[in-house]
Amino acid sequence: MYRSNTCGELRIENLNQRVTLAGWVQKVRNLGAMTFIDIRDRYGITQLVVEENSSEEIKSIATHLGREFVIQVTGDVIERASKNPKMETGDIEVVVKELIVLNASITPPFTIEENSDGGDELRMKYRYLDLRRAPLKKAMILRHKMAQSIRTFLDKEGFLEIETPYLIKSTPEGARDFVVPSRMNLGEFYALPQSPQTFKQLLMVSGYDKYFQIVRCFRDEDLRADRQPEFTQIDCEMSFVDRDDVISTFEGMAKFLFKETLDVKLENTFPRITWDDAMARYGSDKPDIRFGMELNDITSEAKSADFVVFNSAEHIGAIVAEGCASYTRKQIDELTAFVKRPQIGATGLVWVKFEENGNIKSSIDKFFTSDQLKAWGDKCGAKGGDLMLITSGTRKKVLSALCELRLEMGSKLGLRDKTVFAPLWVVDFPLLEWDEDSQRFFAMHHPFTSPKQDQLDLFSTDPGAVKADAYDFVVNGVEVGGGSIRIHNSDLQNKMFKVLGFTDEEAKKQFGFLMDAFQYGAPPHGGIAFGFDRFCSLFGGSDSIRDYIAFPKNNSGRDVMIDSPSTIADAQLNELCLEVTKINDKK
RNA sequence: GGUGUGGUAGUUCAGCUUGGUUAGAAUACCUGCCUGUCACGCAGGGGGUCGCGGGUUCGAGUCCCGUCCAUACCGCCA
Repeated sequence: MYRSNTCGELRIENLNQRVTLAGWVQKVRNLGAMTFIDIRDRYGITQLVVEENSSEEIKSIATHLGREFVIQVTGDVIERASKNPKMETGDIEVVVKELIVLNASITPPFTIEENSDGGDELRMKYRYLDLRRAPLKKAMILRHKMAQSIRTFLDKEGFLEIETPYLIKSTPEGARDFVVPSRMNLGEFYALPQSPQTFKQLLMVSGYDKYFQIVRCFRDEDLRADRQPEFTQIDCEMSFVDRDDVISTFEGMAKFLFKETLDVKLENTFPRITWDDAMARYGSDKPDIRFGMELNDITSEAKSADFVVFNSAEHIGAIVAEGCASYTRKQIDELTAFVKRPQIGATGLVWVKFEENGNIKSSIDKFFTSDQLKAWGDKCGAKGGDLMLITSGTRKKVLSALCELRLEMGSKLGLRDKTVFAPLWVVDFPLLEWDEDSQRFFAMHHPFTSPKQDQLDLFSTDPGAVKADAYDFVVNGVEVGGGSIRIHNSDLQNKMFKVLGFTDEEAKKQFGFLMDAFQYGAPPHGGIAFGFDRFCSLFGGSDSIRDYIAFPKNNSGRDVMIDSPSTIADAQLNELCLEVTKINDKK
């Protein structure tokens, strides 16, 4: 028996028990005659004490322990002379009677404590050491609990977890595929799934009317703090459902998750807003509605006067920051610089201060009267003490700049509390997006998304104007999930492929299996997929999903711990009849 | 593909604006002392290819050019 107890469980109730613990040495504090040792495992930290009357052997071992040595210790639980209220086990300590070094450790490259002294890069290289730290441990436990809750809920709702293949077929639509050469079919390649989309639809054809899977997906695109090349989806699909059925089922799941893992009760029905409204009111299809400060359109009001910047603009928008009329020149200059960053690309920022005493000051005093400015302020709901920020340009630019500015102001004003959760559904997305470069439509969601039922006629005449029966689940400005009602009619699906510019041959080659299946009685169906990693980071209060993945990749898609990707042996290449060329050209 | 930021002891950083003695601090590590520590304390010690390459200069960690790596964002991510 290596241990009788874990390092996190002993309390005052265990007084006088003889226990055996095993774990890692976190810290040794040698005070001369006596030595304290902090021993750590997954469950916590317990203090060991080697007293003056201990054997010379134990004293010698104790004073020669290094950080991260694995030890086994047997001793008696006693009440501490000086307790430590900061530790869960701080009322007791274990008097060492036997001490064995199970394995030594070389000195780790960074401290393995609550707050490590190591940088991100180094901790990523030694991820197995970083994972010993409490914050990472907490993240792994949260992720586990969430996965358990999801399975509990969906099982209770009658969903079946069914696995789908990882070695599938490449398709040119959507993200770049990761590709795997086939030895038995030389010159041919599998692709790793970007999502199990077509398989879950086939499962609906097969009659498994409630399916889910917590499944790894792969996309060969550039990474971000919230984007990894391999990531995990909660992938779900249901038959004989309309949009509201899907939304209410998964609203239930979200509420269950919040309650079970965070003990957050969300009583009310989540708000639903249309994509059009989300864009107009927040400038974003994933609005953070923890706070107001909505966008206003003052184009018609502000365009009139003799101010060339405004009267030549397509769109003029404004937000009102409550109580910010006292902002200094310097603070406003910072905001201006913020929206003028190349990533946002606004040409400038106009400000109007509505002071408490009724005075109105503005950067455009010369061009507009106080009455005019007051009228804009009234339209936007500005009161005394508020600051109005205005920008102009194309509608798209104005909305995205004000969206970023709104979020920035929200953060500055402390309106984005990580412990407050504001979920909502964004519905009625456009079905298609026009791409200027290739002069064709792309599916905004994916090519299997159904147009809204009442717009099927419009789909034939003006496809660009059609809204999709698609929905996103958004929490605190993070797109956590998205889905749609699918096309289940092969005629409509063929029409869709045509609108997307597929020839019959291309459609058949890429999705023939799905089209074939649809001829054998495909039920009406729809579903949703959640980004599990994002869900976890949202719950954990972090902006980076890397903290919630045990072994993540870095910004360049590398695993710096195992040093992948890597070249492969010539023998492997030969077996696959592959030759690596053009690499120097590319580099 | 683009923009910003960073790369100096094991680690986290200062030094760079204004080039000039032996490149510092904290922490970690090693040695000694210490009976109530828990960020233990005290004394001492070892530890540097200043990312890499080139240039300017009498002289480069510091200035210039290139490059690599890391990171955040934009493009991209149906």
